[in-house]
Order: sequence, then C-alpha cells, then structure tokens
Amino acid sequence: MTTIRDVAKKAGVSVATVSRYLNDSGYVSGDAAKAVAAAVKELKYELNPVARSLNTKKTNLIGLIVPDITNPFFPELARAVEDVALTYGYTVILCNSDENPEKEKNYLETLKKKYIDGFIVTSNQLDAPHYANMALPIVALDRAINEHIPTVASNNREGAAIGTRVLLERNCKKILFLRGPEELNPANDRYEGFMDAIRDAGVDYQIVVCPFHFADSEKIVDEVLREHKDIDGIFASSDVSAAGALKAASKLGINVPDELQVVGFDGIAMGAMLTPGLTTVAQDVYKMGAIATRVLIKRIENQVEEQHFFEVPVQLKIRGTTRSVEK
Amino acid sequence: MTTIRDVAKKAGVSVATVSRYLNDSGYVSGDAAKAVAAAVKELKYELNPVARSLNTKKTNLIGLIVPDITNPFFPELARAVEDVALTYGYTVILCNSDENPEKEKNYLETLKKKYIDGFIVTSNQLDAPHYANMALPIVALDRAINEHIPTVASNNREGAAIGTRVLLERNCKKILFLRGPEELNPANDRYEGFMDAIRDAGVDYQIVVCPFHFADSEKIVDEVLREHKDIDGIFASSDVSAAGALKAASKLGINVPDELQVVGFDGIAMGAMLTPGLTTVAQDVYKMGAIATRVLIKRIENQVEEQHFFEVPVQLKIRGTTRSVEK
DNA sequence: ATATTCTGTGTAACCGGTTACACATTCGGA
DNA sequence: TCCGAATGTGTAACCGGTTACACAGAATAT
Repeated sequence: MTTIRDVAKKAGVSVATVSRYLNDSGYVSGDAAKAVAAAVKELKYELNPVARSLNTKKTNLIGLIVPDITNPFFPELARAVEDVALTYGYTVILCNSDENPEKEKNYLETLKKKYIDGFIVTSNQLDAPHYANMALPIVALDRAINEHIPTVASNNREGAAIGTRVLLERNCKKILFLRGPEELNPANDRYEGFMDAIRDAGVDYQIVVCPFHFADSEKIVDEVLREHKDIDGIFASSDVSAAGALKAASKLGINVPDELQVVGFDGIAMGAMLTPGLTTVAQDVYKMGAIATRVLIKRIENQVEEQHFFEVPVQLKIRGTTRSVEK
Repeated sequence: MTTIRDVAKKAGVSVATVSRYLNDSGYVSGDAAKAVAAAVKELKYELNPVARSLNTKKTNLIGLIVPDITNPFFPELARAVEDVALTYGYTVILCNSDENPEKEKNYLETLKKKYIDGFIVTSNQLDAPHYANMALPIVALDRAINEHIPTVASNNREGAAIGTRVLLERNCKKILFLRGPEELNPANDRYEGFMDAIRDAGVDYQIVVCPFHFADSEKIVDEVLREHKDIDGIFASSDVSAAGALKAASKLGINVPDELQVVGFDGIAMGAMLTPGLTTVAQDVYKMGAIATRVLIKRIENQVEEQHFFEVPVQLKIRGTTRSVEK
C-alpha cells in the first residue's frame, strides 16, 4: 500500500505539502502541485479514508434510522437518501429501530463512536435525552418536531382535508375515518385535517383508531362495516389500512366504488396495483428524503441554513376506489 | 476524550496491557485485569473504533448491494441482513446499484478503501473482473453463481414447477407463462421449472417475456389476453408481474379465478393485499438474507465453511386467484 | 542443577493521514 | 529603503489504537 510518505518522497516534497495539495488547503506552488500530481499518478496513490477520519473525525457516512424498512413507506425514502447522499460523496448506513428507544439509542451511540457525520431519523422519540445530547447534525423526517432539529414533513393536515373532500364531493353521506395511532404526530395531523373538512360538512361520520397494518385494519373495518351498513365512504390514514378496508369490503360483498368509496393516504406503489386502483393522497416521499439529505449535508458541512421546517406538498391521485364527480 | 493511555496511567500499567485486556489477547494477570477494569470504569473509557480500524483494517461494517431497495423484494432482505448483522455486532451499508456495473464497482472500491469487512450482493455482474479481484469476503444472493463466491438462493426451478402444477391441477387448458428477463439467472431457473412441469402435461401453453414491472406487465398481458381468449391460467415469474396480469384481466372484464387463474412467484406482502389474494410461490426472503449474513460473517471471521451453495425452500401460498381443486 | 517453556509486562514502532508552528522568500506599500 | 503581509514549505506532534519484540520471573522437564 502506498502512503502519503511514499508520494512525498517521490515528488521531492514533504508530507505536509502533499496533504495540502490533496486537500486543496493552504499554499502549494504550481511546481509542487505538478510534482505531487505526477507522483500520485505514477504510484497510483489512493488516500486512506480511515486514517483521515482518525484526524478529522469525519467519515462521509450518514445514518438513516427508520422504524422498519419493510414498511412500504420507507424503501422509497431510503432510495432518495441514498441517491442524494451518493451525489455528495456520502454513504448511507441503514438502521431499523422498530420504534424501540433502546435500539435507537444504541445505534446513535455506536455510530457516533465511529465518527458518523449525521443522522436522518424517523422516530417518535426525538425529545428523548439521547437526542438532545447528541451534538451531531440530525434531520427529522415525517415525525416529531423539535425546535432544535430541522424537520421535513408532508402537509399532513391539509392533505387529509383534501382527501376528505374527495369523499364529500362524491356525495358520501356517512364517512368512516380510520385514524392512525395516537402517538404518531402525522397521524394526529391527518386527524385534524379530517376534522377541518368534515366539521361543517353536515355529513355523518365515525372515527376508529386503526394501526397502519393490513390485517389489523381488515379486521377492524370488517367489524365496523357489519355494524354500520350505512357507511358509504372510508378515509384511511394510510394506504395500507385502506387496503385492509378494501379487503374487508370485498369479503362482505360490498362493491367499491358503487356502494362504498375509499381514499387512502401515502401514495405507495401498491395503491396502483390494487383493483380497483386506490384513490389516495400521495406524499412525495422521494422528495422528502432528498430534501432531508440535502439539509443534513449542509449542516454537516457547516453551511448555515436558518430554515427549520420543510413542508412537502401532497398530491391527490384519483383512481378507481372513488367515483367520478357527479354534476 | 479519554484514551487508552489515560487508562494505562490510571491503572498503573502499560498501554499494551490495557489493549491486551480489552481484546482478551495475550497474557494479562488477574491483578492487572482488575486494575484496568477499574480504571476503565472510573474514566468511563470507550474504545475508539476508528483508531482500531486503522490498525486492524476491520470496521464491523458490511455492504448490502441491491439493484433497487424500492423493488418490493428487497426491503425484507435488507431487514434480515440488518437484524442478523446487529446480532453479531455489524452494521449495514445500503447500496443501490440499479444493475449498473459502474455503480457497483464504484461502491465496491470506495467501501473497500474504508476497510469495510465484506459484501452481500444481488447482482448479475458477479463474474465481472472487479469481483474477482476483490480479495474481500462476498456472498451472493439470489442471482448468479460463481464457484468462488458462496451463494444463497431459492430452489427456483422446483418452485416454478410447483407453481405450474397448481394451475394444471386446477384444470387449466391453456397456460400463459410470463417469463422473466433472460439475463436473470433466477428467471431462467423458473423457466426451466415451468418447462419441467408443463412438458408432458398435455396442455397448451404460451411463453412471453415480461419484465418484473407492474405497468409493463399489465400492458403485455392485456395484449396477449385480447389476442388469445382461450388462456385460462397465467403463471407469472414474479408477484409484481402477476399483479399486472390481474389488473389487465380486470380491465378486460375477465373474472379471476372463474375464467382465469393466476399464480405468482416471490411472496411479497402485497400479494395478500390484492383482491382476490394472489396465489403464489413464496420465497423465504428473510431466511435468505439471514443465511447470507451468517455465511458472510463466518467468512469475515475466518471460520472455515466448506459449503458453497445454500438453497432455501420455497413455500406455496394458495389464495384467491386460484380455485379450489375439483375432485 | 540446568535448560526450556510459560506467563506477564513494557517500550516503541506502526497504522496513514492532518496540521500547528517555525522559517524563508517574495512582493506591495509607505 | 524598510516593513508587514502574502506565499510557500518542512518538521514533528498528533489522532487513538495494536503489536512485534525484548526482557524477566516462575514453572516444568531432564
């Protein structure tokens, strides 16, 4: 393995000059630069990033902490993070937290020791002490907002209002809202948005808490639909629970969209694959990931950025689980 | 930051003794061990992994190279890899290759410089020179087999035969096989398996090449079904293309499973969410990832392991896109 | 009793970079 | 002409560990 000292010797300069040349820092004369460049080329020298990291305490590594990459919301996020990171010369470490604070903390600490440069985090624990004491750049995604930590999120509230209006405009008379877990910020924002739209609509509605989980949702919706035959619209706080609702309806022989219209939230790829295709309020997940990564890297590289909250607009995708609007 | 020298001073021993104690290597007397342990505790000493890596050229980092984490096959794989890696104290770096040899090569080289310990790779380029010269532990997943690289894969051929027989047993008279891309090994194995089962079945069949992509599949199947109204069974080489087929059938007003039965391959979560639920030959993706990770770590830690090929059995999941067997 | 091996420890080089600081020259301005 | 600033370079300490090697005393073998 050829080292910086080999290069220095070959080029007839000191290691300091070689290092300055390589990092484009301090003064290096044209002659010296040329000599070093030649030596580097001839010796096929490649800088050892680990040795550099030991000094600089930087690694060009960023951590992505998600609850579970298996949840269809996150792969696209991961993809965006990785794409943008690569552009800036960073590499991504994937961490599944299972929403478990211990696991999160463990990752945070282990990787910090390894001189990781920063984290992108999807977590509900952002106010926990291990985040406060991190002293490492962090960007929060989708979840909790903390005044010290920049956050990227969809306009969940407005999106939910939009989704609800889709059902109202299509003459739903009794709407079931599948509210997400109460400990999830975005789920609560969506609840607010639903209320914004339904409050003065003069339409009957019902709210049921339902995890973002297919089988659970199917079961819950099945029970509700059996009990309340007059429900003719469902707004689900996630596409996965919307899929569960569709399954339940299908098993009960309820025709979608003729007897029951369904709107989801998220915009995961699966929505288009269902039959009928799922009408949904789509988040621009890729964009969220890309923004979060850029913001993080800016922080890592000490470029000031006063903006703290980044809202990514949501996009309505009308597909087959809702009818066309009657005039 | 407290260093090993601080600990040595506090414990009244040399840094070598401390290092030996920490690594459980060489001789350390009971007294010395006790003194060091006390000093470590008192000073809250934590070893610096970067400094260690500079010497050992090991980092407890492994790379996971997948074509695209967004493809529903891979998140579960990634999850398995991460879970098992964590168990052994390793961390996972996620790399999307887009099947692009340049990108792959780039990741391989960049991370090798960072002293990454090994790779788990899903790639068709495994015979490319940059793999041969790696001199780093690698385990291949799902794709190409190379005699130097341990491989973990499903029994694709047998699985495809099983899937085909599902249609045969249910009296399909004309079967459409959606063959996967010809440059993909597993797709070819599935083709062989289909042929194994269909060859002497005395049933009409047709083969169409179809990428593992929803919209493309929908389009292709739509065309084929329009042309050949007598097709009453489809075996798709992937669940995603099966979903496309279902969509096409639905748009053409063909009832599944009464007029047309469909079987997929992969077992991704989406299959259960479709209506009707997709009958499929499920791969145990999690297990594949787990095995691959264990094999890789064994190699990294120089534990010999003569076995080179690990086959993971496939599991048939009968759901609603096929009828019950007539007696 | 002597040779050999095992146990235990410390010194210092090494992994491969970065950078503070000292020093020398050159140049522009007063 | 003199001085301070700008330019350019090298030495050596430093980042925080690991480990080869030398050495010493105790245990075992002959």
